[in-house]
Amino acid sequence: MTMQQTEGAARPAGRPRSEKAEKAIIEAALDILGEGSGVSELSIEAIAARAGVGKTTIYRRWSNKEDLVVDALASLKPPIPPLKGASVRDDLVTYLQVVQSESIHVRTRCIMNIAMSQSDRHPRVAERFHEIAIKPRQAALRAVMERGMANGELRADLDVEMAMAILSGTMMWRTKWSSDDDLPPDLAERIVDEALRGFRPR
Amino acid sequence: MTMQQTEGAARPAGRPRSEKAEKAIIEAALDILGEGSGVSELSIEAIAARAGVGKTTIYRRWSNKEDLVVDALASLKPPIPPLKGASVRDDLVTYLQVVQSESIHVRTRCIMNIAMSQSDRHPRVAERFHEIAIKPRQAALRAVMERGMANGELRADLDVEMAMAILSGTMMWRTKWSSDDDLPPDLAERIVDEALRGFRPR
DNA sequence: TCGATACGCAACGGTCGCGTTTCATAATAT
DNA sequence: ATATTATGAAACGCGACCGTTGCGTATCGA
Repeated sequence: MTMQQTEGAARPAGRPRSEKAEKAIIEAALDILGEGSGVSELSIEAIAARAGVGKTTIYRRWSNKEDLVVDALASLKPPIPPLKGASVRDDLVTYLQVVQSESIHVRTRCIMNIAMSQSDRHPRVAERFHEIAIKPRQAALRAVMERGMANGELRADLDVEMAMAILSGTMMWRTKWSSDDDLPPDLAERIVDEALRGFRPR
Repeated sequence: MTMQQTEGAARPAGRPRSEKAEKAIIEAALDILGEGSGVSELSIEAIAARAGVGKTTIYRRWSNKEDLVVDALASLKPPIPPLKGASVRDDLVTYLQVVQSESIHVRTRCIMNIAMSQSDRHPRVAERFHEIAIKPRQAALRAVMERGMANGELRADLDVEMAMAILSGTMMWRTKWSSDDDLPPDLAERIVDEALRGFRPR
């Protein structure tokens, strides 16, 4: 067998699909979603136009919008902040600061909105988002908490699930219902300090 | 002047507008929103059809969709739970239980979603919702907290804004990301007890 | 070179909702 | 009675997208 085959699957004959087009499509989709469109308002034609691509090229890859959006969300790399500070408090502050700074970017904000509000109508999309964006962060957060419980910075009987919900939920609540600029500049620290008051031993 | 006039404004000649139709329209709009449609997916035709009403009847009263939705939201009466329990803890638990029970109803849930996610695209709608549904609740909650600070159940230097965000945000976070049935049955109590640990004096 | 496949583009017929108009009918004031 | 306004129904022309098809061109393997 003389055929050299770098990959396992046999390359099909003909012109290969353009990877560039694929990127452009996904980027365009995220871009439009980031402007506040819901999933159902997101039109294939708009994506094609913005990506500089024919509709055919889209339909050849995804049979429906949801699949496209799912893949688009999957392409988002979760920027996990490195959490190896001196103390639990430092790590938590760092974490919440990252969360807050992300919530200011319109694009992040809109995509977050989509995930939160369209979980009923587009469960697969919401599930994917949860997998991509929420879970890894929660895992990092959980690691911090458990480290704290191990070294005595936090109560040994702390309900970690609850503690994480307090931190994330409080930040979300405040960033949701306040305009970005009338939030206290030290919001993250204040949340952490207030929460830690109940998390510390005794 | 023989004209009897119950109201100040002179009743215009001709057939009066049907109050029943108006109610039906608003109810239909809320109904559709409660099924998960966003504001932009909400179509006048669908509202008219469900309300059993001609489109004319809608356009005669509202010149655009947003106005209609704003009025529809305004018609929602905020069911303020009476909070005059024996203790701050009791009141907070009652409050959060109400919040949770509401978050289970699909309709409430969807309308909440709309308010939260479409604040960029439909600011007037979001603002109205905040006025109708959030503010009164927050006021009731604030009253409880201040009562607690006055009688010593809570720290005198408690950051009330932060404390309220902790309670509401935590409940929202947990009800958002969990399916309704794998939440602990005593969720409200657990949130309150965890939070109060940091709210109590010393 | 040749067959196969992908590309961007334009056009297709079809659906949906828009906001407006027309119509016959109903409800009210004088 | 008559004038006036509202009502539900239907139809209008318009534009946005749908998902598909055909076109000429580009890019691959054989």
